[in-house]
Amino acid sequence: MNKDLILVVEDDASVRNLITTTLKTNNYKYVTADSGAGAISAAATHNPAIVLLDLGLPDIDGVQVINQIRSWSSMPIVVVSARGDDSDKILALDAGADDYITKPFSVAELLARIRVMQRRINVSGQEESPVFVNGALTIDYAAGCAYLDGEEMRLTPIEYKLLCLLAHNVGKVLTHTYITQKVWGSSWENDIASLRVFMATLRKKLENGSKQEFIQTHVGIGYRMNKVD
Amino acid sequence: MNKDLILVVEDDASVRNLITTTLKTNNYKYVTADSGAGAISAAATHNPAIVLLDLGLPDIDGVQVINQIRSWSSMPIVVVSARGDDSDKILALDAGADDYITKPFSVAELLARIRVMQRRINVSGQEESPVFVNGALTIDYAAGCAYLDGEEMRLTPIEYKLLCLLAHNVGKVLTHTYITQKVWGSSWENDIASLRVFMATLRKKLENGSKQEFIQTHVGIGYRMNKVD
DNA sequence: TCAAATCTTTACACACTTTTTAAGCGGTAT
DNA sequence: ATACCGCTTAAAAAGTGTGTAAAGATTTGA
Repeated sequence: MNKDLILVVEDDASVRNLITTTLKTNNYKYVTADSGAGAISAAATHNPAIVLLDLGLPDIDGVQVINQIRSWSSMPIVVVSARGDDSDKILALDAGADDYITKPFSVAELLARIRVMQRRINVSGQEESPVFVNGALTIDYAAGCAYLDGEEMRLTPIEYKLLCLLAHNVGKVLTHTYITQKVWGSSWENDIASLRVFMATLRKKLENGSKQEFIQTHVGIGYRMNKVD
Repeated sequence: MNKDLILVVEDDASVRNLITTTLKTNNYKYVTADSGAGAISAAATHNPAIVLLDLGLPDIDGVQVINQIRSWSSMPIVVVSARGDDSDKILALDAGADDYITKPFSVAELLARIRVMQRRINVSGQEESPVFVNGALTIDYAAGCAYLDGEEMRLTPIEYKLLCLLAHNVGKVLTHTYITQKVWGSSWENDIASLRVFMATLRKKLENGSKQEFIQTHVGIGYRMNKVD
């Protein structure tokens, strides 16, 4: 799903312009469609976060567009229509639209209602905290800390960054310069001395008596975290 | 959560009657409240599926009611208000309302918008609790106060906000800027100094002799509330 | 209007983190 | 052997972020 992308479906060029310029000035990305068929294919290919849908399209009726999209997606659909009758609203809402604004509409209100939809996306789309496990080592990225045999490790910021970097690339050898670039941002030759020191302390903190070899040196190249157990 | 229960908040008896009879004839269960305070406690005790909220209440402003409820629940809130200004709508929607209908409204449309909310509930459907418990600490979001070992804590508004923010993210590290953004709205570098001071006072108020470490510092990153006991 | 409470700012000491430096170790090639 | 090179490790030095107290500013409530 394209988190910031909004699909604008509107056949009237002037209204479409109003909406798109509004979106642009508020830092939204958007794609447009000016027909029902175009709307459906755009929704499928671009997978937008939100659809702004005019009901009065030249080819298909807007309600059918809603039905089509709802057959495979629950993406938020906000109807923006000139039809203000109750029956139109109810038809669209019951077809699966999430909101209904009648023209002429306030730009500020449209933006507010878009924010409502965005909020909804963020709430529902929460994934559980990603956790990395390798032998006795566990990293809880959301909690921002690492555990060794269940005990929380006391790591300094750089140590933690380093550990995460290695963990993200288990089994791969990371060159000195790659590591320093990722951890320090800019890489200048001399940070390699520091890197060595940090590796030493990390190793010390990781050696849990269980003598698991988490970090392996590759002479002249860099370091690697082994997949253990 | 009471799947079919709707909380109707409205101080005008005639409007309230209109809504409740409409709900009754459409086989919804409902409870009513005629004040902001009543609305908040009813929301907490009955845990309704949907809230229909009038903004013009005798005691508290409706937007504050939204804020209160949102401090612990994401239950759908549909504002039903006589205030039709853009600014009112935007304020309410940004505070956390999910929809906004202006009086006089069409009964059929109200029902349709309720159905939209119901559809949403079936999709997401995760339970929330109006009280948070972590070791000796208890927060009653509906009442807006915190207890330590059963004793009510004397917290200033910002301290309370901070504590709620941490509680909502137990076990997760929150960055300085995230916290300042959530608590102060706009985040500018210098608020971090204030943040430190508040953290200090919060910690002092939380240290119950029982030396539970609720708040943990993550150097260079931010803070985290630990799950204790 | 004043007093009390709350919030912000400032300054400083201190603990912790990071970098630097240097000594020791173990390979490898000359 | 010996000289070299890169790696580890320890310890000192430099640098930073954090906690705390106290004073100043702002808001709240009588």
